[in-house]
Amino acid sequence: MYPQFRSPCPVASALDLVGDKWSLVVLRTIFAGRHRYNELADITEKISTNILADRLARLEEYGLITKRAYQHNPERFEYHLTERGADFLPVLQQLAIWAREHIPDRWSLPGWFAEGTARQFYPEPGTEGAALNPRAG
Amino acid sequence: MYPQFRSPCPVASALDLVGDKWSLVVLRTIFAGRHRYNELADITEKISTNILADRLARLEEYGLITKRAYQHNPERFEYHLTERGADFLPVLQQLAIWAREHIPDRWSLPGWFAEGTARQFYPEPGTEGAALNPRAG
DNA sequence: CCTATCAACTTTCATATTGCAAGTGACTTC
DNA sequence: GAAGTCACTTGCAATATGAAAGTTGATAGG
Repeated sequence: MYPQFRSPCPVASALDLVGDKWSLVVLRTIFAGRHRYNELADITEKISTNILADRLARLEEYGLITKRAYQHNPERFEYHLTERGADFLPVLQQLAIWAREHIPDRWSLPGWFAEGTARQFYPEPGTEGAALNPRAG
Repeated sequence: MYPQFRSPCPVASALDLVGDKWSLVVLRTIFAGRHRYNELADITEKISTNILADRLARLEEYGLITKRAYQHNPERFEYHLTERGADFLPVLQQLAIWAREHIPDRWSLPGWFAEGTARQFYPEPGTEGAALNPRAG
């Protein structure tokens, strides 16, 4: 499930999972309510599809997201955050706060992101968590 | 000073600066009180020296650290956090909290890291901020 | 039927980044 | 003056990333 870690340092280990150019951008996009492959591919940052497919597979392997079919014939999939993935929200929030403070002309942070909590993005197993989607209203 | 950004998204932009395998590990090491090249090279994660030199140059270019001589003949340098770099502490703290919760057998977080504030790691210009070094006691 | 389209990838190949090892130059110590 | 230390730099192989085109399974239209 996990790769070989460089060391037992928590910071280095987290980066062994998501410390590349695209993983956290993909995660951000899922937080933003985009769950299907084409929605994840069609972002302003222009990720190429081989990279997207690879990152989705890795994030799933590391337990940050789940892949589940939402229809059959043909099978189509949606990618959702696990609890483990939703718990990444504070990391993204702090990254965004840093960037807003120190890089000029960045987008402002939407309320659902700035004030959101991890729990809001992780539908409890067996419930209709999607009804509580904080990006909907 | 800054590279070309993929988009104005704060998360993506922050990753354009430090979204690689080593930048945040180098920053972590400086937070831990190691300021000289050989101290930064001699870490458990085994960074190679060309990568270290390149990351130090980039972190300096992006204004996260400063390089200053602490002696002449031969000239030797120390790398210190700027305010901008010290402000990365919450990002590292959240990354570490995530890793401690979700990856087994990681190092526990030292108090100076877990309870530290950015201000403690950025010596005010013209003062002896090093006297307040939170890792000293 | 035949062509077209869409979704979700996969493949190919060129370019960029990373990693290892060895080398360099200024100075210090034996 | 030979050897060692420090702070890099260079060369080159291995790995990762990026752009574009191809593939597969299905529905839709003429």
